[in-house]
Amino acid sequence: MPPCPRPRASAGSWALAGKADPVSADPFDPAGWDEPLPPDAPDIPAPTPYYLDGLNPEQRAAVEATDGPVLVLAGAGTGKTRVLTTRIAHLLHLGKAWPGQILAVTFTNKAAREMQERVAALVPGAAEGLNWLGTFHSIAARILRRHAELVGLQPNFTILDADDQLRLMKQLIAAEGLDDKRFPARSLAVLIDRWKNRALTPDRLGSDDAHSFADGKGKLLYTAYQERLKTLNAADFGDLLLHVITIFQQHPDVLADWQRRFKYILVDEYQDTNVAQYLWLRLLAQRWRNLCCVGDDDQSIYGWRGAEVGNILKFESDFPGAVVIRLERNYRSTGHILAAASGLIAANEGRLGKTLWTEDEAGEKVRVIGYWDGEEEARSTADLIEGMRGRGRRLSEMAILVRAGHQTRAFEERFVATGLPYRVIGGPRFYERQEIRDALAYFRVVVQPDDDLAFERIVNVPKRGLGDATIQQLHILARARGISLHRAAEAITESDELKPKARTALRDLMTGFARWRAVGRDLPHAELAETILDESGYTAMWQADKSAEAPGRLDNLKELVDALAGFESLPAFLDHVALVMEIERGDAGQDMVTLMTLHGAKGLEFPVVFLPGWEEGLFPSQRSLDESGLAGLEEERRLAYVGITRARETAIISHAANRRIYNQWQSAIPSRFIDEMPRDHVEIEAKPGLWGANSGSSSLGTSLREADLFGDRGAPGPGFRRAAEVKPTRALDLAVERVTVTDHSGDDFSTGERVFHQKFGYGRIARIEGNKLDINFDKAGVKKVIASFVSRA
DNA sequence: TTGAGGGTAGTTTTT
DNA sequence: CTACCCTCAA
Repeated sequence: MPPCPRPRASAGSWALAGKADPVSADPFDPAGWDEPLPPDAPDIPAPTPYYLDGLNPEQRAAVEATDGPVLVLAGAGTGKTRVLTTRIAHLLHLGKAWPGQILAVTFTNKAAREMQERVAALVPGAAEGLNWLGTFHSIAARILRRHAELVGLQPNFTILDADDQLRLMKQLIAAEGLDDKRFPARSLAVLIDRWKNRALTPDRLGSDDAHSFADGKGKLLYTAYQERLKTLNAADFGDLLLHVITIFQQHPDVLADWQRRFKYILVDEYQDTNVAQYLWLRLLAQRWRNLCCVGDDDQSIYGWRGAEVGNILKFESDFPGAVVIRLERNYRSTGHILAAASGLIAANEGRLGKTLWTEDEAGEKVRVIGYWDGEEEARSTADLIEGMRGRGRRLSEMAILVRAGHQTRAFEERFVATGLPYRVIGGPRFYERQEIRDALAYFRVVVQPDDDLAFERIVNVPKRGLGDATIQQLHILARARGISLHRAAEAITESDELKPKARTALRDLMTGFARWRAVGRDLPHAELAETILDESGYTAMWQADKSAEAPGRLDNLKELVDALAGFESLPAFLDHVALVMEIERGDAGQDMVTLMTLHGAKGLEFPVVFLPGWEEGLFPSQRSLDESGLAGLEEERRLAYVGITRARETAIISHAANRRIYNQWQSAIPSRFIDEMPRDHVEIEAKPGLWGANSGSSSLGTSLREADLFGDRGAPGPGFRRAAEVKPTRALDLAVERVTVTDHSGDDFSTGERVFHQKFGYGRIARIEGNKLDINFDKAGVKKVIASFVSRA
């Protein structure tokens, strides 16, 4: 029996082997596998361990409730990560488990890294042994590599990226003779992904699901897709979890081993788990039932990609006897910000319910500013930023959080014009870039010649005159003989089935691959990578490219080779890339304003947060409302909640009355979320002449919304440039703010003028009658509308 | 086989 | 209005 592990004393023995390389080495660590369990330790001496100091009572309870199912409902900014990491430290300190017996799962690599670092800081020496701290996918991949043969894969299976998947599905749709306009591969990918999120293998599809897509071909295509993956010795992201579930369900002995190993399980962001992840966890947790899930139902914003808020809502019934602990003391935001956010989220139904509070001062109220248009919003926001900068704020303390990525453009334009340093987070990630994918495909073919998808990707990149016709021939031969494209290519160059030109080109490529493979045995892999890119003509292709992006792409390729040097081997690197789609980049040190989406901001905080674009249709997004109704609205509201709670001291919400979308001017009313914030914590900044001035009034909000919808019926609803005599607002008592705007009568227009109407689109004025216009719409025919509902086209 | 032009859609994103 | 994807013609 080993002694109870204690922090410093036995630190060395905690570390099992270092992180195993999942590709080239056995991901299992035999040393830790059959290790005798340390005794449960009721006899640990009582003094408060140092790491518990400074926890509040709830946090401490969450840390100390080590055994049995625990749900920690951690509101925004309540110290969730601290609880998780301290809990790990506590488990180790009490000798309840060895590091290798703790399974800690997160969604993102970033979260995993942070947890690892913080545990390391808390308990020096222990973190290296935490071999099972990682993302759902990376951990599932490691388990799957161990048992791959049980689902018909080899342990060295490739993990497909979204590109590969799409290409594969395109082929399948074409093979079925389906019209890819009506049934795009993208839709199929979404559908299959959704099934996998719900842990539905093709045989488990309900009849509804099976008949979906292309006249009931859903199930057929799904089955075919899975078959293809098996032939390719590949798994997509969904498979990583799903295959493990299948293995666990079909092989109780395998499951039992893993259950025995993971004595304590911790889950971060539990509200984001999907059905597959839930099943996976439940299977693993069954034996010891020591499952601790941390999450916040109010921050569930990934429903659209399969997350089931239901998982967190029904935790108590899923795990009877579960302890539920609420972390409600917020350490991040000032009082007004917290109250505004809390009031807003209270409009949601079906919450577990938390009441955040803070001992911090009330601070500034949440500001709401209405603008005339998006341009003014950008200009004025830039001015506000400059103002704060002048008062000593650093730019890195400020963030602009938008609903949709394209909203950053207006701000970027303004910032470029005024020379304000900014950084946009998000957008295409490093490993998603075309040139990186291409380069990786070359490496993949060198490492695994049978990787057909990689082969297909680069066989004609750069252009070698190997087009569709040649590839088709390869496919036919490969299928006939049951061999890979690579082997088929080797064979076909021996024959005279190809035209001489194609044959020579293909043979050159194939000898290249053979050579790189041979050279790779003694060349350091970074040099090998460079050789491949040079000799294949790939680098030359971009050097010859005169487009503006080409130099950047060459830089990226250099960066790729640099990154690669840090890895043990090419295969190890490829596996890392598949699971970790990011690359460390160091622009963090500079003082810049951050621009990103609300989704991207989850988990972050900034002293100053700008929340632009709070308009109906944009936020909440019309699309969410159309697609998911009330559930969609509530998720949007949670997103708004996430946005406000990112702010520590200052939150500035804004909305614009007019916005150019696809180069068409559209007017919109302030977001209902503005009305929903409790008035005592919000400060509306009115600009005369703008109905934005009236936001906060639910009565006005409603009438505007109706007017917007029924603008054609001549109801006396205010349009965006119409006179509006506004009643005192219910929510905000803004009676002072009564606005009178110039009446927009017909005389502003003349007959024959091109105009635009929100509902009927473009048209030409046929007749003017006071403030009513007869308009001949391009699509809707002749209508009589009120002048205030049209604008010049 | 390749480039140019037409048709079409157009949130959020991790792994 | 783009940007992208696919089809068509050279």
